[in-house]
Amino acid sequence: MDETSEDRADALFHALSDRTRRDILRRVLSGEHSVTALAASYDMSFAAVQKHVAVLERAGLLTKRRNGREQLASGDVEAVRSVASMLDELEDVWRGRVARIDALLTEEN
Amino acid sequence: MDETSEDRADALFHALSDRTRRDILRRVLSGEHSVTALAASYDMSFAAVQKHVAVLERAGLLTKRRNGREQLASGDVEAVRSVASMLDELEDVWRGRVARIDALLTEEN
DNA sequence: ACAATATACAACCATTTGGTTGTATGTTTG
DNA sequence: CAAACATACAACCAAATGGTTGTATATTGT
Repeated sequence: MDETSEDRADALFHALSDRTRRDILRRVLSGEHSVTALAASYDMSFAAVQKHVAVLERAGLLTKRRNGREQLASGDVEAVRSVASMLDELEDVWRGRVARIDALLTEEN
Repeated sequence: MDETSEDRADALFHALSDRTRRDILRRVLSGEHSVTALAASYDMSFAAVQKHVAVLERAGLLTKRRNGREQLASGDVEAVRSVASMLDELEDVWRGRVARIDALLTEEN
């Protein structure tokens, strides 16, 4: 429940809350793509796609690497896993609830 | 890649992108709480908390049950798991990339 | 050197978000 | 029945979001 880890969670879930960004993330997880190549896939301006890429980058979901005049974006699977582990923690909270209910039911009385 | 499933993903990730909502979700996953009980935990108006609960409810992350004049909120762990499985699909995309790289490296040449 | 390409970013705009206060409605309790 | 309690929701506001166009900068290729 760190303050910065909540900031990080905010950024990660926010980045994932837009379908265009999720689609971009799928593409860059499957392989490197330049920003221009990504932009060609969507019915919006280059600048809009570039901003989506920047949101994903700030959240740590992708990294960029320069190659000549291109900027090649690549998805970071570790960041995806870190989101999954946040959800696992939520499931653990729920399991605790079930365990307490079980304890009540099996209690002698 | 259904249209309504993308809407659902938007709603789920958006609901999770706010720290107050994630905290509320933790509480209601651990057990039933009335909206008033939840509101007492946060330094904001009752109406603000009630709206956060409504966002979580619309996303399907919690359900409410009437008990007299109270509305008892309970977290839905299945919705949490459905988000986790979306992330698993993203990991699968990444695994496909790795598999292709491996195939290239082990290729005869 | 120049034109074309790839990217970044500022300024702007409409809509959404996260908060507020106030009001209405249903439920319990004295 | 009246007072208190629990909830819902409308109206409002400032800030953030997701889009646009335009401009600046760096890297190619001829």
